[in-house]
Amino acid sequence: MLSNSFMNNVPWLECLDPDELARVHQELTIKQIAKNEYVCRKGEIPDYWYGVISGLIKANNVSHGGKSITYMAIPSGSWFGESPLMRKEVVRSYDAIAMRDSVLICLPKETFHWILSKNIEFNQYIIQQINERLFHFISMIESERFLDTNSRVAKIIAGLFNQHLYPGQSTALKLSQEEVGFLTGLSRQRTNMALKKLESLGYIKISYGEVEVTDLENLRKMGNETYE
DNA sequence: TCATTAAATTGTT
DNA sequence: AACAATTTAATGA
Repeated sequence: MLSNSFMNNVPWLECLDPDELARVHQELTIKQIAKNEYVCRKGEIPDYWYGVISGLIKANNVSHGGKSITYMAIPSGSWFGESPLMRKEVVRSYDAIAMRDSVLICLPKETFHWILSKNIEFNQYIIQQINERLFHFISMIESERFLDTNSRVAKIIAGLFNQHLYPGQSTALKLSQEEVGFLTGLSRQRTNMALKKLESLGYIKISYGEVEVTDLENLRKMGNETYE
């Protein structure tokens, strides 16, 4: 039933003992989400931990005035929603929306908590994941205060190559310039200028609906320095 | 395989 | 934000 090539590349499965593995395989379900549809919504009680098999998801919120912010992009290969699951008494604080037609794999919260209650390796994996997210969001605040616009775009793009959160990410990101703008909190125009700057530095190559990273090391470096 | 059309993305003001 | 230009994807001969 389950896509084998995908299941062979789920890092946390290696933490499980045979019992746990059997239950996980039995209880995982597949969910297809069309582009622009909700995976789950703000205010709901979270029920699953989600893995992205294919497509692209965003964590997003909308203000009363209709303004929208995108907290993060969640590409294929990554798992999300552990934080809402672990804040048991609280409802979900963001919408998860498909940016493309997407296929998800869903682990029921009971199973998630069952493994969490008995498996130390799995705990370590989850702690690391939450810590990576913490680092990501601190970085976002930091870059808003410290970095110039071009460097912020560099940091956002480099951040998509976090090995733990986004394992096996290909260097060619299927993201439009508008979508990069949502992630950075910039207009499409300003994003376009920043991307061209990064391309002229030789860090990325831009093409239709795609950003290809050619020099990740310098891209990261740029996102960690201050230019004025 | 090629031409036509629609949809998505990018460029410009 | 609106409009134009460009690129890709889908359709059908």
